[in-house]
Amino acid sequence: MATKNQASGGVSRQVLADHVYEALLGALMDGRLEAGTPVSIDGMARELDVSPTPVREALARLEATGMVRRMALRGYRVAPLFSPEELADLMDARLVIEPANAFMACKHADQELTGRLQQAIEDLKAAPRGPSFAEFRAYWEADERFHRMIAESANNQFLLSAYNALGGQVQRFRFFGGLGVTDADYAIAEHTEILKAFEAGDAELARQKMIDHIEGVKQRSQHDSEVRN
Amino acid sequence: MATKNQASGGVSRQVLADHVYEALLGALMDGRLEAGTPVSIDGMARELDVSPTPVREALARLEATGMVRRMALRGYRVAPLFSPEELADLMDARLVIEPANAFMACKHADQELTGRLQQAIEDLKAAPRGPSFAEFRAYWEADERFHRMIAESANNQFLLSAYNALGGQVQRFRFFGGLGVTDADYAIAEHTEILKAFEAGDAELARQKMIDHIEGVKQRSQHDSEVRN
DNA sequence: ACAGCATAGATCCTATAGGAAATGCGATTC
DNA sequence: GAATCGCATTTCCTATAGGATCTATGCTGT
Repeated sequence: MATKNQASGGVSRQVLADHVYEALLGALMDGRLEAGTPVSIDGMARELDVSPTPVREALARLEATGMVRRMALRGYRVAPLFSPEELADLMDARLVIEPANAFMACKHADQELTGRLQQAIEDLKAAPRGPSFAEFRAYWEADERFHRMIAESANNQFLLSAYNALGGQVQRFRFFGGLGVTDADYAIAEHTEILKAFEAGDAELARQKMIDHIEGVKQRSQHDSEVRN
Repeated sequence: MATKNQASGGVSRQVLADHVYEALLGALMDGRLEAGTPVSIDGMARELDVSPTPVREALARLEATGMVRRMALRGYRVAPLFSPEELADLMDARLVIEPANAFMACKHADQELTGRLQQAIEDLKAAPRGPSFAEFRAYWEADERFHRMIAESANNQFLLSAYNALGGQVQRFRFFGGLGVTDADYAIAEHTEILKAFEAGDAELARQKMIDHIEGVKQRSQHDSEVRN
């Protein structure tokens, strides 16, 4: 408590539960917490040197993202890995939501958006492709940023909520797949196609290119799943 | 605490936070908590005669549904009413997700599902249409059940998550609209059309009829919004 | 009269303590 | 040898207390 929370640049400051949330999210992201691992409230509190109360609150929020699961009186644990079938289901769900996002985002795309999409693609190209989580993170961040920007630019808070409901799962699949970057070249090419549609202002084309992209991801992920087994 | 939690029929028992969650949800549903109302943690704890800790956890879960909003160090408040534009956005989002649900659910619909959909329509017909929340609730419950059954029958947990991300909002719009049942006849007819498509096993038709239904809801809700102002 | 400030109350946030339940381990019995 | 029972430890869950922050009211000064 002695540590003052200065530099609260914005109007909304942060409380401990927020920091715990970020810490847990980070641990889930870069693989320190593996699928199936129990997440003890008291244990995590000791580890982060806080009391159990903010940990409890952070976990309640995380549960909504699907990253952890809760059983009453038995605690939380990291959500299990996806089966190939579930992976296909996830991609099917993305095929429902993200092409619609692309269509609507393209309708009112400006130069700033296309510029930032371009930047995300450049970052994707520049990102290291090593198998370690730390390296992986930069790649994933650029990929996620590309899709999220489109979701946000659709200008529909409800579609964004739906995307968020999936977003966390997409991340988990990527990281816990443990495969590293296997489809960078394809992804870069497909992202570029989507960007071109945005620059042309062709919303219907943008929708189609997003479909193509996710179909591609789906097929490649299925292939990767087979390799893994 | 003296009250034993017997009758734990299932494997997962309930804890206090679950009860608080249900109580808050009920209060939000039937209008006891109006839009914009602050929800004090300590106050709610006193009212429900529990400690603030489970209230805090229940509110953290509720925040994910969009029913309440949180500002750090300033507490929770019931999410504000929708503007007509937001209402249109919500319907657009439903137009993205629910037709896809209908399509996929129809693909493996059995007699049990159609029977239960039929029952939901019957309940819709039988429900009172008074303006009071208590009366309204039965109507809403049957309507929500119809859509939820379809979402669940799509057999895709991720699409179901996406639907859930919207579901809470749909409820809020209905109840906080404060308009009572204004479109029962239309809704019953449109639901019946969807059911027919299910019985015929025509997935593409089911998708289209769901589109028609939500388009109808969208138009009627826009009209209602104008009436309200 | 109105703006600015100080104080009081309420509220949020975190830590701590203790009871209740679940898990793990060893001893006992068939 | 395998299954079951009992006990100890761990963990979850809830309550309580106190510090930090926010909001509102009243006061002062211009």
